[in-house]
Amino acid sequence: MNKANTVTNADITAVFDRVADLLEFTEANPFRIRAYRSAARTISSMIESLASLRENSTRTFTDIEGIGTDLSHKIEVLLETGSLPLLEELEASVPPGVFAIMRVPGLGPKKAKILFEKLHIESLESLENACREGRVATIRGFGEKTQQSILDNMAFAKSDQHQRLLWEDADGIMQDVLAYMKQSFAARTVEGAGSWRRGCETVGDLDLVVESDDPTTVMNHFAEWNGTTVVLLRGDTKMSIRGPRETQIDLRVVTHDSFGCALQYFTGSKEHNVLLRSRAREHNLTLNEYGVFDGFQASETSVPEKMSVNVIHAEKGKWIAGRTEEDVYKAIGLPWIPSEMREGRSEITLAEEGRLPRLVQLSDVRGDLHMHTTATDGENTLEEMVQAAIERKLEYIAITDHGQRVTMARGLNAKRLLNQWGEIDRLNDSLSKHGKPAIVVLKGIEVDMLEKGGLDLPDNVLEQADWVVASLHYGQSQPREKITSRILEAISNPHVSVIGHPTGRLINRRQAYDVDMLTVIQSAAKYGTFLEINANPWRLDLNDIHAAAAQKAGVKLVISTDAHSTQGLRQMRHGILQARRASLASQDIANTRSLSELRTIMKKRTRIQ
DNA sequence: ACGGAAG
DNA sequence: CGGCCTTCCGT
Ligand SMILES: Nc1nc2c(ncn2[C@H]2C[C@H](O)[C@@H](COP(=O)(O)OP(=O)(O)OP(=O)(O)O)O2)c(=O)[nH]1
Ligand SMILES: [Mg+2]
Ligand SMILES: [Mg+2]
Repeated sequence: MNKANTVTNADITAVFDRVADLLEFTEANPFRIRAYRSAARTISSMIESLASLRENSTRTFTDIEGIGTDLSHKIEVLLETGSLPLLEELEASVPPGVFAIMRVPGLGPKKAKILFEKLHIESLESLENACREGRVATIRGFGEKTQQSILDNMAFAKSDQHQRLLWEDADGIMQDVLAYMKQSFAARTVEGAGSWRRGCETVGDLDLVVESDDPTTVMNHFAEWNGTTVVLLRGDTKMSIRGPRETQIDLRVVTHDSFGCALQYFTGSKEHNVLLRSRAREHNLTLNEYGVFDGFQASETSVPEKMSVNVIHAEKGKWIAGRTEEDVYKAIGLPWIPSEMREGRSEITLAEEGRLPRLVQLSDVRGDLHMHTTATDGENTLEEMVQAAIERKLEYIAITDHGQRVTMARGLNAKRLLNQWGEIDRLNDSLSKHGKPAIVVLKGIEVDMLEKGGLDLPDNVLEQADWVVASLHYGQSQPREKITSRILEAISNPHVSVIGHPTGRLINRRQAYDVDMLTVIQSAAKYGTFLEINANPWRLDLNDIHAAAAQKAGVKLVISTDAHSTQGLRQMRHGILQARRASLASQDIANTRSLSELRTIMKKRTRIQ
């Protein structure tokens, strides 16, 4: 990020988020911090780059929600110079080690600052020493217990177990803990919530809600789970443990009448909750995890013991709703909002206007259009993949092994590819020998968009394909213009059906390559090229933001597993979650069509047989 | 009772 | 010019 024209939205987002982190430490008023956080959030959800917006535009940065003259000016500076004086000053004044210190559970910005000012602690090591020597306990606001808890949490703070889990891994743990909690006789209903329920790409911790009249028994049961390593905290209504893979699991126990509200609350997101609660307030209602109440409640009813719904119900008659999520949203004048959409972006407005889409679901999927076999880097043969697809009740699949550029996978040259297509022809023939075939197998290929432009197989081969996925595996660190033009070239190729995993990112492992997604989407719309939502839990691109933008531009999405084994076909559900987070309906997805319908919406010059 | 951290 | 409402812990 040193040249002006290389400053991306992601860079600006990172700078603003970093400024917010630093401000948190240096005192700073919460509103200012919030302003930076919210600006970062907004910018990260825009697909048009601020750089190009500045060039073209009648619009200015101040038109962007949450950005006023000050932040607008800072964006200008960032775009011009690639750096921000404020950031440099803050970095200079905040010791780098404090962020490690704030990762110790129980230590936030205030306490970290005190430790720094009173004991000059700016690293985990010096913090550990100070605790050992008993110096921490002498500070006002700290004591023996705090000191001991810091020591207890030292190993965790030092470890690198802070990474968020892939949704798939979180789901494994979630299924275990849900099944276990359901065994408790005191638990009437058990549901997973939080980012897991919203289908986020990654999950920081697991959250669950239990309906019960007997929280003590439920919490004892939770403590006795064999996945529980430590009980982190435990009160009357909530409890947290550390579970498998050092993952924190938060449990909230509520009564029957509060269950809907509690599930809504614990599902979040935080931003969605804040908007929903503000909206309740505008209607002269109060929303919390116990119910929807008439009037403003918070201040007067903060006697904790009285927070049971029964009491409020009886003595005030103010309780309006809370048993189911649907009741809760209805009480606030809204239809129920699917959990995947609850990110505090535009879902509340959509709901208000009755414009919520009917989201795509797994059972809508009729075909899978990206997968590999043993011909390249797959683990199963063509026949095995087809058999597995039949068992999954798919109506059609495309076999899309790698083209020859991917030497590591023994990518196919024209000869081997035509050979495979011959096999597919024979397979289709034998499948349709006794009438309507159980499945149709499309002759496909995953071609590579080469470093120098062009594809790794010639048009006279591709024109014989039923389905062509074009992906970019090499030269991923080229500059934005290069990458973008390679992709644009493929989009305009009449034989290319879809762009595979269009950003190349691997979650928690590898950044997306730098690409002008707005232009890619506009071009895909123009040429009728589809864009993929890759269902591999490491990829999941296009992501929710990009996929939503593509849909708005009129691009059809294809959700594909990119399976490298028969088991890989099961990953479709992850792609569906991502599509739902993008607010997509079945009609936005090409592979929810029957094969004949799919043919009618494909771009003209790709022949499909 | 309060501040801080957290959900 | 300032977004919501709550629980738990330690002092
Ligand atoms: N009203 C309100 N609800 C909150 C707040 N913070 C968290 N929540 C709710 C919404 C969250 O989705 C839910 C669970 O909190 P988590 O910290 O576990 O966040 P979440 O699961 O969304 O993301 P994660 O992947 O765990 O980081 O609690 C808050 O400040 N106000
Ligand atoms: Mg969570
Ligand atoms: Mg949580």
